[in-house]
Amino acid sequence: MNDKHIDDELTDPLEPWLGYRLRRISAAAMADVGPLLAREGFTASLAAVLLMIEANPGRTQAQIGRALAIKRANIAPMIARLERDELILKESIDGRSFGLIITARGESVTKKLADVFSSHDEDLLGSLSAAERTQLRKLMEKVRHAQSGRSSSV
Amino acid sequence: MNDKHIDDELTDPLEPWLGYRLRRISAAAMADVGPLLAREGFTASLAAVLLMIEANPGRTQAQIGRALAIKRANIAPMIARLERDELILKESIDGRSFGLIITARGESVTKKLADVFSSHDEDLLGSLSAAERTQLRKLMEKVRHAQSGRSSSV
DNA sequence: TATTGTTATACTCTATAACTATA
DNA sequence: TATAGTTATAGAGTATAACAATA
Repeated sequence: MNDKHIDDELTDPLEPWLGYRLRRISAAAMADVGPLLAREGFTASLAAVLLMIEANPGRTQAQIGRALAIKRANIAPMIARLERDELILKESIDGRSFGLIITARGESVTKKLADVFSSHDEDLLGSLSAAERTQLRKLMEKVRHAQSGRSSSV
Repeated sequence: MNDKHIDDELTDPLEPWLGYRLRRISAAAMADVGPLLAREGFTASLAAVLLMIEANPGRTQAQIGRALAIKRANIAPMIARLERDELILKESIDGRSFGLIITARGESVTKKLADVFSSHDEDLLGSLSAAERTQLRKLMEKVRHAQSGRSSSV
């Protein structure tokens, strides 16, 4: 159940496909950051939601969800959880929607989460020079914008 | 239930973190390629397993799994499914393990799956010049190798 | 003792459908 | 009619634990 055997060196037919490499690198990155966030009682998605609320006070959960490509049906329980823990509160906008505001407690949690993301990103990019980081960021922005033309959730 | 409303333009506090951008781009890419693979009766993971077997005949499922960062417990039902559909077959290595071999039918499916990955990759990278693609590939290799030092699953 | 294959199980993330209430 | 919020549910993907059989 440990799978830390040393062997193999298989040929990788998926290597030419950047989409798959993206998936693998992203999955490994999330596997790394997951336990760090879990120590704060968060998952990556929930952390993203809280950070997004903190940066955009007064928005509705539907707006936050759209910005993060999280469906209304899926963000609802996250918002409930954040409100239950008194990290955010709801201000009535009209009869059917609420503006989401971060609380003081939410602010302090936000700082911890941001630290986790920052230090993990430093690990992830540790082998890259400043110029390379800029390059990578620029290339990923290009890919992202190409995606947003066609894809449902970017 | 459609969430195609046009609005917002929120500020994105997650933008500086490459790890998170990676996650979003990867998720959108998989959302794009998923339906194409589904038409062939595959998911991205299952397709990766079959392609890996095709490229590395005679390896055990544990070896294939390690190469793809898929746990033994999770690859077992995939192998069973591929064998049931006669896309692969098992050759006994010793009393406890099998070498996996692709069948003729598996070969023809492999070609279709490779086409799906290739054409999707072309979409994903459509906005990038040849030089930019090379750059991106090189940068991602660097990140990947930095990961494999620390991460559990790369 | 360690590894292989397997089953059971749980959690996260994502997706659709259906519902109420409000714009 | 369209949108907001909610609940129920299902399918992937990934994780651990435990087991029998074999190295």
